[in-house]
Amino acid sequence: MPELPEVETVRRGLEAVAVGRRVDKVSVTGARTVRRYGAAALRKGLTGRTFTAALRRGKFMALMLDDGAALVVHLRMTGQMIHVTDPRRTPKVPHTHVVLGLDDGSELRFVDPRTFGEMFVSEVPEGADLPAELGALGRDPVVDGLTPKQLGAILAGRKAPLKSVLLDQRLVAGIGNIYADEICHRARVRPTRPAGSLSPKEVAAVARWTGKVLEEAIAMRGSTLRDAKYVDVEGESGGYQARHAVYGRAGQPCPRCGAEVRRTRVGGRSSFFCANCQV
DNA sequence: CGCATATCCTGACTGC
DNA sequence: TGCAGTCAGGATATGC
Repeated sequence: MPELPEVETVRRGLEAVAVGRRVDKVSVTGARTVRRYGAAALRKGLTGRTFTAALRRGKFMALMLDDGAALVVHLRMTGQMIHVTDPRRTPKVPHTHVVLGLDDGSELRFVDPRTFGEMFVSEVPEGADLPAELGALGRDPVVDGLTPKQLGAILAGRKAPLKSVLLDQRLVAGIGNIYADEICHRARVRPTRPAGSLSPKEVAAVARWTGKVLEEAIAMRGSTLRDAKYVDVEGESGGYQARHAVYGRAGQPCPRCGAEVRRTRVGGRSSFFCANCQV
């Protein structure tokens, strides 16, 4: 599922193929994808505009436009942004909801079977760097950094499980179910621990591993699970799934200590941890 | 207020 | 083999 490393990989791909390109044609066939402001607003906001930059905050991408607005894209569970260099010879796959025709003859196709993803155009307020819809997001550990002190302030006094706090996009932006489990494992802390109960050392470990795990996953172009729902703009899978220590590995040995990885539920989400080396 | 749970949706998988 | 049932989860609305 696209989390920060996968979205960052897509962002880099879009930076390479879309920045400097003008949108000549906007075709919307999936109303749910543009549910926030509608198809007409998307067409109006994009047609004739040129992409000037590709930004990311958390799991949101913002493709900046030359009139001061931005195309905001969220892939949610199953969204894909596919760059097609030869549209006439590339059939549209099922669940293609939005197609942007670019001035070099290529297309950006938004594909999303479960239609949780969305796209919309929004103004960037004076003095801000991103549209207002992204304003409630917390720190992005890669863009903004996340020091032990900052994480400590976020966790302090909270009784909710550590993992639930890591997943709350208003507190920390970009971590999803997979990386939350991997970060907790590297930091040797159970995802079920009340967030406020971590020692300063544990907080520091979580902060440090948050950065390291996300950077490592970006370097490997993200994680593609068996359902292959995450691919980059070229349609290529990521490689970080080979490094997963606990996620999806219930019953298999912990790579660090050999004990059996267990599965539980935290905040309604499937969660994996090693009961031997995570305290 | 803080935390938990239901909801949206399709496809892959499970088990009878 | 086939098919009904379960599960997957990001963000948001709603409930306790």
